[in-house]
Amino acid sequence: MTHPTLEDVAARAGVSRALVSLVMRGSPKVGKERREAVLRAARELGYRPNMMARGLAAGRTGMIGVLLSDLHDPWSGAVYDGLADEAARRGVRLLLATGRGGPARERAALDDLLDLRPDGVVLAGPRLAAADIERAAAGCAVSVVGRSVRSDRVDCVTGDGAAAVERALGHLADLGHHRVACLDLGPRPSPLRRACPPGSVAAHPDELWRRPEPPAAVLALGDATGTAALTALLRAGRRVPDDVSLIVHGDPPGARAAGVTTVASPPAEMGREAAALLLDRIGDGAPAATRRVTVPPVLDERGTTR
Amino acid sequence: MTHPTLEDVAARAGVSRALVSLVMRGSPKVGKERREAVLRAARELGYRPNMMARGLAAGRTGMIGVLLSDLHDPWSGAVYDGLADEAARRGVRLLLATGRGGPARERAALDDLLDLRPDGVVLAGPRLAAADIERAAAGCAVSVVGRSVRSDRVDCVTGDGAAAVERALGHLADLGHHRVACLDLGPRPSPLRRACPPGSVAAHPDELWRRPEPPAAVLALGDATGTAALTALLRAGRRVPDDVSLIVHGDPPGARAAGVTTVASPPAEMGREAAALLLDRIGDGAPAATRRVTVPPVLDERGTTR
DNA sequence: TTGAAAGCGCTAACAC
DNA sequence: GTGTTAGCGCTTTCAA
Repeated sequence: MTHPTLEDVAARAGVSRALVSLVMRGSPKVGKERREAVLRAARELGYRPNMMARGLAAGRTGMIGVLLSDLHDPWSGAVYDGLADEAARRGVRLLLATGRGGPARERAALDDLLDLRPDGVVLAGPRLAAADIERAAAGCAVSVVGRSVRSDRVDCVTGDGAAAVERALGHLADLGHHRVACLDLGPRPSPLRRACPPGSVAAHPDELWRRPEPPAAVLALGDATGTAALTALLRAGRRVPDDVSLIVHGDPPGARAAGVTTVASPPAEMGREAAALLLDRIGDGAPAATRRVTVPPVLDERGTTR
Repeated sequence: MTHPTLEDVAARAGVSRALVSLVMRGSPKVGKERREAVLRAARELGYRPNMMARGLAAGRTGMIGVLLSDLHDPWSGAVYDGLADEAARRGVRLLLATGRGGPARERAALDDLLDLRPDGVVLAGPRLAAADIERAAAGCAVSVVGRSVRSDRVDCVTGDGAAAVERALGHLADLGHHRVACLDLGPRPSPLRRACPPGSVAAHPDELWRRPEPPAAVLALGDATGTAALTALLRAGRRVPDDVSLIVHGDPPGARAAGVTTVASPPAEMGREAAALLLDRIGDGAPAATRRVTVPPVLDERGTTR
């Protein structure tokens, strides 16, 4: 029920603790003989270094914290994928935490995360107050994904919603569709509305049919709106894409499987970028200037546009 | 850029470190005067205890690890919600990790998690080898959700797929539907197939229409199958539920919003239960006998059945 | 009640 | 190359 320690390994291999420590961290200045003896002893004992002890002693933990504002949001999940890729590539571990609701809970989650003293944190789509982000940045490196934070100590990686809308409308125009409606079914108005042509936005599927000229194409602003839009169109007896084309901004679950055309800044890319920025900043002792990266949108043409 | 320590607080409050430690852990045996002085100093300094140091010294971390086999699976997310609720209620922190693919990566994630020395771990839908689970159980308390593990040292919380299928078919029978098809579109055959009436299972939506008597109701086995089934039915021009009723086993994203009738053992409930089992076992010094809990299915009647 | 002292498991100088 | 020595920030006896 208890874990073997460095000392157990040292005893078994007949060497000093420090030597074992060196071997465990892959130091080159250990004789081949002894190195192998140590590794064998460690293996036989099932030894695994205690990260807490290591972190305490080293002053760095080799871990970066990740705060996902909402675990259930596929966007967060995709950001996490990107982060995990980059982290694995660079040999650092991830410490995951989630917001679970309002800013208050998210703040609590962030505090809990910081109590573990990660070398840095990535905030994915945080709903935190700017002051909380700033406070975190005072303690360790911080980079933010999916929200632009005005601060001279945090890196930011953002998408480009306006460009995505433009890209979608351009694509639809290329297909010959000029009567485009933008659907926004969320509880709160999407910020993307501002990028849509004036008068094109509808807040309920029924509005679409009430128009003098029903739209030839629909741009759904967001995942939830996207799925709702598709079923609403089908239920209303419109064939997709024969009667009406559909592009969804975002990447709703099953979009690939259902063959839905989507447009968005790829979240995994954003996550990768955020991890890279953070690790660069942690790596160099030099406190490099903060950077801001914008990830351009990508249009995935699938079966709902023609 | 550096965090204040217990010692800083002690110095500022003019007391010893040990006293501060007692106050931080809410010990009752500290005078009111000094307690307040300590708390004030801590607040002014923005002090937060270092969990690594605390864990090292105390031998317990007050954290339980959670391994989600797949972050993107809504089921995992719901299990996590239940876990988080129960953990918050009992004042323990969660350490989240994810599988990201095959058993190998999941095993690596588990090892990384264990390196942080949590007091226990919950494995949600693990695809790990039984031996890996057993190995983990040798080091700390383990409870498993969504998979039955034969072991005398891990607790298990499972759903009941057969009961769910039975419940769904019963409900459809009550509605007068006896020609029921079970749809299973997954890459691998669902284990639920065995609970379905012989000959009722179809592996492709088109099979449904080729039958001599098209089904009056469809039971979709799983989230992905569920969403696919709904769009397939609508695309085929069937009205739901007028022409055909639909029940989905699971809880696909947007099922509530889209008004889809579902049946499943509620994952949040399973998570809560798993956390409770684990914390009970950690709490008592007494190594209680392992327990197995089965969570009964719940049918959520919404708009796709009639 | 309060304080002093001894670690928890490990790393990082520093000498040998 | 290898062993020795101090801590990292905290909890926990044990005295006072």
